[in-house]
Amino acid sequence: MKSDLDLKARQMLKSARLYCTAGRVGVLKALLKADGALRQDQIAERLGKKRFDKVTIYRTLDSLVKVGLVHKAYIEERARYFELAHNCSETQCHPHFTCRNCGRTHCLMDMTIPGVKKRHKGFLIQRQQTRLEGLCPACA
Amino acid sequence: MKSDLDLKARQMLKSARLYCTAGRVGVLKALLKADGALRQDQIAERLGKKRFDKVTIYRTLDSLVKVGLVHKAYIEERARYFELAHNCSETQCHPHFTCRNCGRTHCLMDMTIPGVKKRHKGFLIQRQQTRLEGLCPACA
DNA sequence: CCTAATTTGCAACTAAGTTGCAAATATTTT
DNA sequence: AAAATATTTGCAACTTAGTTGCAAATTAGG
Ligand SMILES: [Mn+2]
Ligand SMILES: [Mn+2]
Ligand SMILES: [Zn+2]
Ligand SMILES: [Zn+2]
Repeated sequence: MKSDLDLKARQMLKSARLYCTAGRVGVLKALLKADGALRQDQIAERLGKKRFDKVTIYRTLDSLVKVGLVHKAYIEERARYFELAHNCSETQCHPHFTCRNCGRTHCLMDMTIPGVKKRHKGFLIQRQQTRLEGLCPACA
Repeated sequence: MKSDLDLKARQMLKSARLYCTAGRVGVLKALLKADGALRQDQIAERLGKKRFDKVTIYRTLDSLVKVGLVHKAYIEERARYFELAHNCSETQCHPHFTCRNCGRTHCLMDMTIPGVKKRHKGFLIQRQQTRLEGLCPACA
């Protein structure tokens, strides 16, 4: 079963020079299919049959983050969210919008965020992430 | 001991129509004195003599957030950070910069972030928060 | 295949944050 | 000022996200 997605995931791992293991392929595929950021438990759930220890999933996410394939999303929840970096530019991620009424979070892929300058009083800025809050279309 | 700070804190609580209790005054004073965002344990520590239960501090923070005196800061850590809202505009908070090398986080109070539009495809945007990542002056 | 490097699962642990409830305290009313 | 009411507090028990160390399993590469 070498699906298209499967090959893509393996490809991504290979070019990031990461060991190509079942767990990593699975996690990556889950993130590729997802339409937003996921928590470790959501990823585990989507791996279905092929169960992996949560420690493995966390470590897998760490390695994916380290090579830049995945980003942590800054969503206010107790748990951490991860998503693919492929919808973000090198220095800027798409914003996440959280509704004050229903609590749902949306990825605003198509919103353009004005970038800040790369340098500010000695700070070298390498990534900019934006969190938005307000009312979603359903609640506004 | 009605310090200046003390009066200010009481004043803030009163105008937010919150019960003016020792805990709230203390937490508020801690945040007023702080130069950045604090976690509950850091606040507890700064309350020193007057010990409060952590549950109380969390609930106090919740009430302060609800009335808008305090904001949650979006800093990647296992714990939640809180800071006064008084350095933020109604719709935008100052950015937090986290160094990829030393891990320290700085409040960039003087950095101007271009604001996004108030509406985007049905989303009503009421607050914008920015997280920056890169190298701090010491590590650059 | 064989070897070395890396990843994985397990089990035990740490610690942040939550909940319910009775006692304490703050505000309002009489 | 005292009583009545509304709100906050502490405690203790709990939930659950995330971490750590280590031995066993898996991968890459010759
Ligand atoms: Mn997203
Ligand atoms: Mn700040
Ligand atoms: Zn909503
Ligand atoms: Zn630094």
